[in-house]
Amino acid sequence: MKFSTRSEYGLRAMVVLAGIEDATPVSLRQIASLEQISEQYLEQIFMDLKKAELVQSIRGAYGGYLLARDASEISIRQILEVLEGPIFHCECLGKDGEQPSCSFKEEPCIVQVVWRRLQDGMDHILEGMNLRDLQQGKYL
Amino acid sequence: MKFSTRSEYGLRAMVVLAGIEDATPVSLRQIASLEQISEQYLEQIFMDLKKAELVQSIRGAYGGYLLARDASEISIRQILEVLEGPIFHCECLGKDGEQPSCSFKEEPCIVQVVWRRLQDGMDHILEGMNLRDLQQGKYL
DNA sequence: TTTATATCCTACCTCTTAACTAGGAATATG
DNA sequence: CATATTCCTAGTTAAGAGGTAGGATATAAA
Repeated sequence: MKFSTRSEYGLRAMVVLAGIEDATPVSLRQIASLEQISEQYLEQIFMDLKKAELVQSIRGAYGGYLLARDASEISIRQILEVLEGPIFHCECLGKDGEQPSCSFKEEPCIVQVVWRRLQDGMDHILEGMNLRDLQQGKYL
Repeated sequence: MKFSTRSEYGLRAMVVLAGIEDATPVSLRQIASLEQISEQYLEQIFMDLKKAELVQSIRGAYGGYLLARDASEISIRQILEVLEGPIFHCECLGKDGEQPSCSFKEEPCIVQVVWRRLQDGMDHILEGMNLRDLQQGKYL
C-alpha cells in the first residue's frame, strides 16, 4: 500500500498556494519549477482540485491558481480524498447478487471490519489537520 | 491507495487458522477452497508468512499450516506488515546526496509529517487488534 | 491587434507491478 | 510405491500509475 505521487505532488502544491500572502494567482509553471514536478502532470491534478472546488483558477497571462477559501478552512482529508479517491475495498462479500467468495458470510464481514477501522482512523487524523497549520509547520 | 489482495487473502487465511481448535495442520487446498482463492497464489503468500514466523508448516501428506503461536499473541499489524510491506514514502527529500526535489528543505519535510502521522495512526490501530479477537468477532 | 502567457481538454504512451499460472523438486504418510 | 502436501522459481497478463503531446481558449500588456 502506498500513496500515489498525485497525492504527494498535489499536497505540496497546495502548501505552496497556502504560503502566498495576498490573493495573487500562482501559475503551474512556477509551482512545477519550484517543486520539480512535470507541469503537464500537475495540470491534471489541478483539474481535479478545481472540480472539487479546493482551488480557483484565473486564465490568461498573469493568471494561475489560488485557494478557493482560506487555508485554515481546508482540511488535509479533503485534499487527499480528491487526489487519492476513496480507499479500502472488501470484495470478499459478493456484490449485487454474486456469491460471496469468503467464508465470513455475515455483513459486516470479519475482515472488512479491519479496513473500516483503518479508514475511520485515517479520516480522523487527516480531518484534524488543516492546510494553514501544515504550511506553518505546526505539525512538525 | 488501496490494500492488495495479498493482504485480504492472507488475513482471511490467518483467521481460518485461528479458528482451528487443536493443533491440526490445515492444507492450503482446504483454505483455498473455503475462501475461493487460487491455491498457488496462496502458497506464495504463506511462504512470506512462514518466513516471518507467523505460521509453521508440516510437509507431506496430512501436512499443512498452523499458527506459529497463540492467536492472541499475533497482532493484525504483524500480519499486514508482512503482507503489505512497509508503507508511506516521501521521496521529495533526496536520498543519499541527491538534490531534494521539493521546496521544503528541512528534515523532516512539511509534507512528510502527514505520511508519518498516518503511519503511526495505522500502526496503533492495527497493533490494538489481535487475531484471536478478530476471529471471535469481537471487533464487530 | 499582436504576442506572450495562462488555463483547459483529450488522447496517447510506456513502464511497473499486482495478480495470478505452470511445473517440477523435496518431503512425509500409509 | 502412491498420494498428498509444502517448497521454489519462472513466466504471463491485464490494469493502472505516471507521465507526454498537442492544440483550443482566454487574458493582459505592448
